Amino acid sequence: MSLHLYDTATRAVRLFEPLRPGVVTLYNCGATVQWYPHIGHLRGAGIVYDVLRRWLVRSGYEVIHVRNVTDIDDKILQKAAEAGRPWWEWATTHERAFSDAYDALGCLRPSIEPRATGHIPQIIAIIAELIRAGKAYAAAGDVYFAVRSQADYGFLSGQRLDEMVQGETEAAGKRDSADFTMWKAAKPGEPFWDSPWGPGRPGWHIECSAMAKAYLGDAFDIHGGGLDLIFPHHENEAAQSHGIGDAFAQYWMHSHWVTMSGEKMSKSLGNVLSVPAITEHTRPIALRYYLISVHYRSSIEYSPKALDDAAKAFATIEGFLLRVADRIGEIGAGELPGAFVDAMDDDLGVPRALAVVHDRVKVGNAALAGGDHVTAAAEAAVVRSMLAVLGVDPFAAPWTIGGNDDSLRAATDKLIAQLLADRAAARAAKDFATADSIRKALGQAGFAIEDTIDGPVWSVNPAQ
RNA sequence: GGUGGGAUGGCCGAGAGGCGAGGCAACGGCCUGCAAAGCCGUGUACACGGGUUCGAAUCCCGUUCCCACCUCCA
Repeated sequence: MSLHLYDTATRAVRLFEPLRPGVVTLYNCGATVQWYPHIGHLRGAGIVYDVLRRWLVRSGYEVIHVRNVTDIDDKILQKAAEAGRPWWEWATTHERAFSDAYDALGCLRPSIEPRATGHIPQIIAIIAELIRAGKAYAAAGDVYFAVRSQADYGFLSGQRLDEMVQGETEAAGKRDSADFTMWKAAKPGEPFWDSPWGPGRPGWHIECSAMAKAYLGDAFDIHGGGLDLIFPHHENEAAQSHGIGDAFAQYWMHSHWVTMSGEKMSKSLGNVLSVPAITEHTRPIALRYYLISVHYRSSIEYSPKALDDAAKAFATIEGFLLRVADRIGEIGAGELPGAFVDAMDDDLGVPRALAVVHDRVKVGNAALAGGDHVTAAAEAAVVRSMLAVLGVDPFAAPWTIGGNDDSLRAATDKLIAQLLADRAAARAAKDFATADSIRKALGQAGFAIEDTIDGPVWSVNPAQ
């Protein structure tokens, strides 16, 4: 089987075929940088598409990955004003917080991270073209998209215009309550750009139409985002781009929520958890493992217990790899098992893929326990390659293992080797009290001692 | 009202007509001087009520409850 992806537009799992052989163009909606990110953002805008990208690359594609930054909108202006800070400073601060969090969770940086404010000319050009085509109109400095002029409106969300709950506020000059703003006239004191319709700023949906077109062209392969973006954001984006005759996205992917107490994590509900809040007690790599351990189209109900269970599960995998690295040597790259490939190809079946990882760890551990270094090393290589696809290879950036610099490590090695020699002598003399006291002392200092078929080995007690 | 998605063993979570995914926890065993780690074994779960079928957690009908979107939202 080759890659199949669930496509929101057709509500079916479809065989993935890129427009250009060998190249995948991927656009996923990034953040509106009005506040700090929570782990829901990191799953829905970051990790899900990072895993997709890694899998595409591993499958042999070149991937051009665009993730935008919405750096101007009502809330940014409002919050910056409340804080007494310039809007651009406010946006930059939070954009950086997002970047730091994506990095911390091992998300590869997108090929391009365009900002909305850097694409005003492209935005104006699309709006002008839509007006010429009779699909948009200006009124009092605003420009609206005329939703009923677009025949396929609703193809993505399934919403029918006549069935929708109508908005309460009616702006002057708006012809249909479902019409949406592409250009907003500047209010006094607000930042603005000049346009044929007067000074103003872009609406949210048009930004993505413009940026996707600018970097990926009139047609591209995959457009992603969180579930809540299906309507209105993606529906409107598509309406604009289709409105100027662009084919736009061929596959629409949407990731589900992180929930708490059954409810969507969101700032407005106040039930948010930031990355730093979690990494105080759980390593970032374990958090990433937790966030990928549920299929991207299912919600994750966050709980400290579930996170902890995931961290333990990951520690089992990692422990195997560390033992092999310690006792056998550097772990190479292995071939991906067929079951792993099939799981990933089936709409990114990460949970099933992880089951394959655990199976292989088990085989490797058994080999290691029996002193079969050849098998253990081979299994470790396979495991490591699978983890790399998922972005949780503990030996790869940005994760750090051990964390000691070389000179400290060498000194520690020497010291512990001496203590272990003393312990071995005590054990040989059946002086177990002394042997145990050495092990206990090392344990209190943070070093775990284990007697294996290859002799005693030490490791730093795994810190959470 | 419209549009979608859910309810799986003690817990987390896959699967989607027959062969008990995987993880965490628990219990038993092996290994060990004792440990640790690891390995082996132990659980007949699929919201409820009907139906189809040789066979249903998986399909059909009905019921209950939950969540999301239709307004900013990953």
